[in-house]
Amino acid sequence: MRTLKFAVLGLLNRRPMTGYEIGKEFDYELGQFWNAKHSQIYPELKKLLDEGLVVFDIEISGDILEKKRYTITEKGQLELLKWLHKDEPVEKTPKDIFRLRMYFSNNLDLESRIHLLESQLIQHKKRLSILNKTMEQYQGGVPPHDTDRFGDFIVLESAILREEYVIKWIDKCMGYCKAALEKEQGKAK
Amino acid sequence: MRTLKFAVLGLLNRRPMTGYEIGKEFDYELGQFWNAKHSQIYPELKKLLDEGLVVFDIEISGDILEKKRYTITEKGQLELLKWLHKDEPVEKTPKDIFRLRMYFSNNLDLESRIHLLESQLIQHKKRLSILNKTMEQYQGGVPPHDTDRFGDFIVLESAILREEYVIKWIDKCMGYCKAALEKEQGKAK
DNA sequence: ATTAAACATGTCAATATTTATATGTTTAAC
DNA sequence: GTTAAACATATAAATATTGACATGTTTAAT
Repeated sequence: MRTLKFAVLGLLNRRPMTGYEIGKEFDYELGQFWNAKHSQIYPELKKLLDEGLVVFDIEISGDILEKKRYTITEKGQLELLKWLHKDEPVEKTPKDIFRLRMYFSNNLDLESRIHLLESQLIQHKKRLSILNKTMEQYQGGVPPHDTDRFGDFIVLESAILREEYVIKWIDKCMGYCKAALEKEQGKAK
Repeated sequence: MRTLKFAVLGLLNRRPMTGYEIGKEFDYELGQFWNAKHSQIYPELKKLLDEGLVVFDIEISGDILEKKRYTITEKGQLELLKWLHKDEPVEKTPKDIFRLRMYFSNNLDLESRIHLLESQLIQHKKRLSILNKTMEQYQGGVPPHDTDRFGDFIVLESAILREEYVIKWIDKCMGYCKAALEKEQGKAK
C-alpha cells in the first residue's frame, strides 16, 4: 500500500529535504521502524512529483553540484493527514529470521544453541546501550506533543522497550538450554 | 537470502507435508515470526525439488484428488543443519507501519492520537490473550530441548513477551497524550 | 596538492512478496 | 441431494525491496 510514499511525505512535512537527506533520516530514530535505500527513494520522489504531492527547487552547492530540495505541497499534506488518521488493524507480526532459526533449534546441540543465543545477546545489549545513550538527550522529559521531537521520542522509547523484551527472551532461552545441558552432564557422570 | 527455503526445509524436517499443510503451519506458532502465501510456497517447493533437497510422493485422497506429500532428503537436511548453525549478525529492526504513523503523530490532535492508540491497545490485548490461551497447554513446563515442541514453546514465549512490550509502549504513549490533553483543557478553563 | 569520506543522484537487475486469477475435490452439515 | 467450508495445486501480474552498476562533486584532513 505504498507506505514509503507516506514515510517520505511525513519527512518532507517536517522540513524540505533532498533525496539524500531523506535517506539519512533512516539512520536515526525513524530507522528503528522504517527505512529505504536511495534506489527506492529517488524513484518514489519522482512519483510523488508526478502526483503533485511534492515540488523541488534546485540548489547549487559549491560550484556546480545541483541538489534537488523537495517540499511537500498542500495536496501532499492533505494526503499525509488523511493517512495519519487511518485507524488500520494491527499488522501481522513481522518476520524474524533468528526466531525462525530458534523454532528449528531442537536440531542443534545445546552448546551450539547457547553460542548462537550468546552472540545475539551481546549484539542486542550493545544496541540497547546505544539507544539508551540516545535517550539521554531527553533529560527534560517528554517533548511537547505538537513538535517533531515527540515522534522522535516515542519511537526511540519503543525501540528501547523492544530491545529489553528481546534480551529478556534470549535470557529465558539461554536459561532453558543451560538447565538442559546441566541435566545432561549430570546424567553423563 | 531465500529464507523461505529454510522455513520450508525446517518444516519438512519435522514431518513430510503437502504444500497446503506447509501453508497451514504459518497459522500456528511459527506464523508469529514467519509466513508465506501458497503462491510463494508452491514455486519454492518446485525449486527445492529441482535442487534435490526434497522429494514427493503422490497420495490419492478420496477418489481422484492427488496430493503431493513432500519429504526432505539427506541433502536437504544437511543444508538445513548448515543454515541453523550460522551465527549471523542481528537483523535491522523490522518495519512497522503503526510506529511510522506515531512518528508523525505530532500532526494529529490529541484526541485522534488517543483514539488510534486505544484501537491498537484493544487489538494487542486480544492477541496477547489468545497467545496466553495457547500457552496453557504447556502446563508441564518447558518441553524437552530435542523435540519440535521446544521450538513451538520458545517462539510462543517470544510472541507473548513481544505483545507485552507493545502494550507497555502503547500505555506509555497514551499516558503522554492524556497528560497533554488535561494540561490543555486546564489552560482552556 | 592529494586523498579519503561524505555528499549527491540516478538506473537496472534480481529477489521477495502480495494480490488476483484459475480450477477443481472432499468433507461435514443440513 | 445440496451446499458451504475446507482442502488442494498452480500461475500471472503487480508491488516492494535489495544489491549492483554508474557517475560525479564537495569538504575536511594531511
